[in-house]
Amino acid sequence: MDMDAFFVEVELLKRPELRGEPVIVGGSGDPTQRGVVSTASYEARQYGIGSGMPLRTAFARCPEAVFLPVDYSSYSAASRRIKAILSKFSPIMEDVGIDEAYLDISDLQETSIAIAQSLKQEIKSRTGLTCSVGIAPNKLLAKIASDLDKPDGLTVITQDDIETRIWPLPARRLWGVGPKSAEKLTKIGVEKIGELAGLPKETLIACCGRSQGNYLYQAARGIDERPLVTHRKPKSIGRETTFQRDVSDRPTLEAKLIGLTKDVVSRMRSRGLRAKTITVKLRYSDFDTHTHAISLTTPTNRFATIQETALFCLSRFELTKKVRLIGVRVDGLAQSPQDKAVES
DNA sequence: TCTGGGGTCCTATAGCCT
DNA sequence: TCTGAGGCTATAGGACCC
Repeated sequence: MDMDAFFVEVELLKRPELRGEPVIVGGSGDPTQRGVVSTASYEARQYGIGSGMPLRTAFARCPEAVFLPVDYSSYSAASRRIKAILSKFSPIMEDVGIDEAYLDISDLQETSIAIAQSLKQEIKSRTGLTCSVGIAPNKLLAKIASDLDKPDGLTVITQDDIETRIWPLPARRLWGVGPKSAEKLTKIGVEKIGELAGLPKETLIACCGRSQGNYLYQAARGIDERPLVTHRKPKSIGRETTFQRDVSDRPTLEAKLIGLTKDVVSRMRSRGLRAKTITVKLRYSDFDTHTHAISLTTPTNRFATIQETALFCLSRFELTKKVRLIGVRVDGLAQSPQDKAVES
C-alpha cells in the first residue's frame, strides 16, 4: 500500500480550496530559500516538477504554484491512523517509511481483491486520503504493482504476468536501481527489466557487484524471498542541516553542531539507547561531502561525552572551502542497561 | 542559484590477529 | 623468523529509499 501524493493530500485536508491547483510541499515553503520538493500534486507534476527537485527550480517552472512548508507532525499523525487501519486487516505488517506498508494477507479467508477494496475504502472514509495497492506473491512485485495504476489504483500481478507486464518496464523501476545503476546497465545495453532477465548472472555481477548482481538476477525474474520485517531496531540516529548561506567560520559550525548533538542525544535518551560511534559530516559549497567518526570504548548517552567527541571530529576537518551542511549521527546503538532490566 | 533530511546497506581499504 | 592467507573491525564513501 502506497499513499497517493501523501504530504500534498494531507495539506489539502486542511486547505480544501487548494484542490485542483498545482501544490508543492517542501522545505520551509519559501521557494527562494534552500530546500527541495518533498511532494508535488499531480497538477504540479504536469510542469515537470517532482520529488527531490530544488524549490527554486520548481518555482522557475511553475511560479503560480502554491508552496507549502513540510509539516512532518501532521503527516506522522495521519500515518499512524492509516497504519492502525492496515494492521486490523493483518497483523503481519511491514512499515516502509511514512506512507507505505506491506501487508501479508496470505492466510486470510477473503480474496485479495476484496481485502484491498475494503482497505482502500476504509482509509478513504476514515482519513479522506487515497492510496494505491499492489497485490502480488512477494514484496518486489507488490511494490511495482502498487505503482502501475496511481493514484487510487488496485493492481494484481501474478507469476504469469511477469513477462507481459514486468519485463517491458525500465530497469529503473526495480527497487534498488537508482540513477547510477541505471547508467551502468545502459552501458551494457540494458534498458528494460526483460533485457536484464536475458543476461547471465556473471555479467550482472561484473556490472554491478556481487550483492546487487545477485539481487538483479533474481529480481528480473520476479523472484523475491525476503520476509516481511515487522519489528525493526534503529541502527543509527542523526541530525543534519543545510545553512541558508555557506559558512566559513568554526564558531558558527561548532554552535550548530552542539545544537544538533543535543537533539540527537535527547532522541537517544527518549528511546533508551546508548551509542558507541559518533560521526560528523560536512558538505562543502561544491557538494563534496566528508565524514569523520570516532568510536568510544563503551556506549554512552552522556551529553558531555558525545558533544566532546563530535567537536573533536569537527576539529579534524580542514576548512579550506565554505560549508553548506553540517550533521552528526550516532550508531552502534545499544539498549541502556536500566531499560534492559525493565524490558526483561 | 542548482542539489533536504531521515535513514539502511554495500564496498573498499587499512590495521590487527591467527 | 619470514611470508602469506583469511577473518575481523573500524573507517570513509557512496548508492539508494521515502
